[in-house]
Amino acid sequence: MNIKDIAALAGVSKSTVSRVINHADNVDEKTRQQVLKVVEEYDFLPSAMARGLSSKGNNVIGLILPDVDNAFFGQVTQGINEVLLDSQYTMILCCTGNNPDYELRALQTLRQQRVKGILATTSAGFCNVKEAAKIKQAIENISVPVVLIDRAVKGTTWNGVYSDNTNGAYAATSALIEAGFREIGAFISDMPLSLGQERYSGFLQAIKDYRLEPKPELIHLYDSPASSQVIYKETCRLIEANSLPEAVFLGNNIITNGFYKAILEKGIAPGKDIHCIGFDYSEILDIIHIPFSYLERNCKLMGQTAMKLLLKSFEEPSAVREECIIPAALRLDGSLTRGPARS
Amino acid sequence: MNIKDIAALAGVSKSTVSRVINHADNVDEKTRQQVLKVVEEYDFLPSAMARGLSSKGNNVIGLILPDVDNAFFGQVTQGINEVLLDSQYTMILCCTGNNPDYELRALQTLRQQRVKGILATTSAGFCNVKEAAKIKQAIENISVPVVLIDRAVKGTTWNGVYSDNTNGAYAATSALIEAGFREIGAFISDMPLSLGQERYSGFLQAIKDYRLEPKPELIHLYDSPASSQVIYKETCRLIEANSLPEAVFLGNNIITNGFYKAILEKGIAPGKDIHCIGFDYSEILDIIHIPFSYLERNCKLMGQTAMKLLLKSFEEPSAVREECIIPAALRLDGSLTRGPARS
DNA sequence: TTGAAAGCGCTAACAG
DNA sequence: CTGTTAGCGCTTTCAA
Repeated sequence: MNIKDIAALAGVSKSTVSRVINHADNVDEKTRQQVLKVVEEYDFLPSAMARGLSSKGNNVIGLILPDVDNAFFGQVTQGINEVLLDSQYTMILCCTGNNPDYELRALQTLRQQRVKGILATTSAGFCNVKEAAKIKQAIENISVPVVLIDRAVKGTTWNGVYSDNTNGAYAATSALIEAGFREIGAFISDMPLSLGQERYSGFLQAIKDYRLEPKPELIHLYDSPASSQVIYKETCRLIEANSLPEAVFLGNNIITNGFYKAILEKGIAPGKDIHCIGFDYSEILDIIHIPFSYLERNCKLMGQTAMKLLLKSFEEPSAVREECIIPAALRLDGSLTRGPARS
Repeated sequence: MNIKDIAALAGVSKSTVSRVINHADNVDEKTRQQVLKVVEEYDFLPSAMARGLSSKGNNVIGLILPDVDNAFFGQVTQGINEVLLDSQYTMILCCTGNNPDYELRALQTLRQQRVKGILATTSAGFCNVKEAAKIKQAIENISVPVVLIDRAVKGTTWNGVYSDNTNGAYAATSALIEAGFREIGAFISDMPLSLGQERYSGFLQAIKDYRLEPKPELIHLYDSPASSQVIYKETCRLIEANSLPEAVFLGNNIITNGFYKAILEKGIAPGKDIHCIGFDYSEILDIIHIPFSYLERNCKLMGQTAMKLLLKSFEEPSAVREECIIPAALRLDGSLTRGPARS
């Protein structure tokens, strides 16, 4: 069933059918009804491929993510989808596992599909210069609007939606200091990325502003995206070496999970033996009612914002780069509210 | 940059370029190199739309899911993606939120895109007969191979990947009985679906086989997909009414989370005051080291299997329907290993 | 081994 | 308001 068949059945030309299915207004109401009747009777849906070929562009956007099996990206995707549902667009999802080769392939796929725009959390920041350049080039080659999510990429002019990493980390660290702690530790991952650098610098800045000395032995930085396993093991090691700080800033939800798993297993009481503030809420801590303070950022909102930004850049070409910073609000648990903790 | 440009640049015809990029063997090696050089120089990638139009089919599959913001579906998607990476296919993701209207729209989209196959966890089972028929019809109309995931749809002949719900629930319930409990409760959701019915009937069968009487007041059935919130509130109510059973079967991970949130909040000790076995592992309970037994099913494997089944049905038309049942293995926590607990 | 030509299903001027 | 005519960028006979 194609437009030609419908045209024949309705006794009109292909153009007229095309006009009807595209809601053109220059069609006689009677003809329109005639065509519509046939269209509905045969449940005709024009081929997106043919349409795209002849009219340029196929209303598909590409979403590139490390994985979807992570609360953060799951929620981001959910947000994107909400906006997508109100639009005419469809999404192609590509999960890269932070593997540059997979990402390059995904990018090829998106170019081949002639997507209208790209939403991406790229692994470029983790690669060596050469590979990163390849990825950037591959994105550039698609020649469509791009909105980065969560991870900025240096030396590019793409739009992006990020979190307020610096202020978030600063507020969290300040809160720990205000609560009276002096030996503040930290676990921060993704150090090659701006988000890692920013969280780290927010942390350090707070320490400095309160005239404390950072304790290098309490600060754990990771070059890759952290895994709960790694953090768990490292924390166990620290506990055994008795070198856990009094208070600690946990760089993200994955770190939080690994860290809590270790301390709970070893019988260390959070909110008493140790005080933590993490970046991102962890569902777990809600369920078990264990003291935990965290920086709340609306992940779904990040997805929505990114998608809206993309839609906007479809409408108005806009020469300026847009960056949205999603705030990270401090949610203090009872055990930490001794002092004023806003920054 | 299109095939015509490349042809001109390489001094050959479009057909020859087409042959080269499609790895046809009837091309002179010298010509092939000539063409390849230009293709690489200009980084030419043929348009999937044009290709699809002229050769039928565009190597895209559709994935329909309630949402991706749920550990189960996140892992399923991850599994699908793994297989996808080894294939030539790309996926369009549609999240429906179990809303039949959104699902119908998603199905339209997939038909418009002329996808080659469909992977779906449909909400048809939750709709009234009329809507369900519409959805089934819409899927049927796409006329491509379909593999259902987790939720079977009655009266259809589509392939599917499901869990061993009946045996899982049976094993879980038996284990509780073998451990010495007589008053076994249950929380089971999705009752309109086979998966709900099966979990319920496995539960009941175990009760009967052990010559116990089911206690209706301890059995909580839900018609919709459960939300943690609902289960949490209901559990709180039960605790206040002092009508919690000694042991309980929790129908899925969402239920588990809601249930545990309530009992932990109220100071009821799992593994002591109450014994639970849940369908699906909950990351949470791993982290907090709280007694919990569960039925482990490999969600990622479900995704992989579904995708493989789809690929297979592309290759061999196969007149027979294939259904894969992913096992649910009992993982008993220490507090429940008093008796032999296999079934 | 190669090229010419037709056509995939649609849109978009351009006439009428 | 409607139909005719050209493509969109590719694949695929069919000849040569």
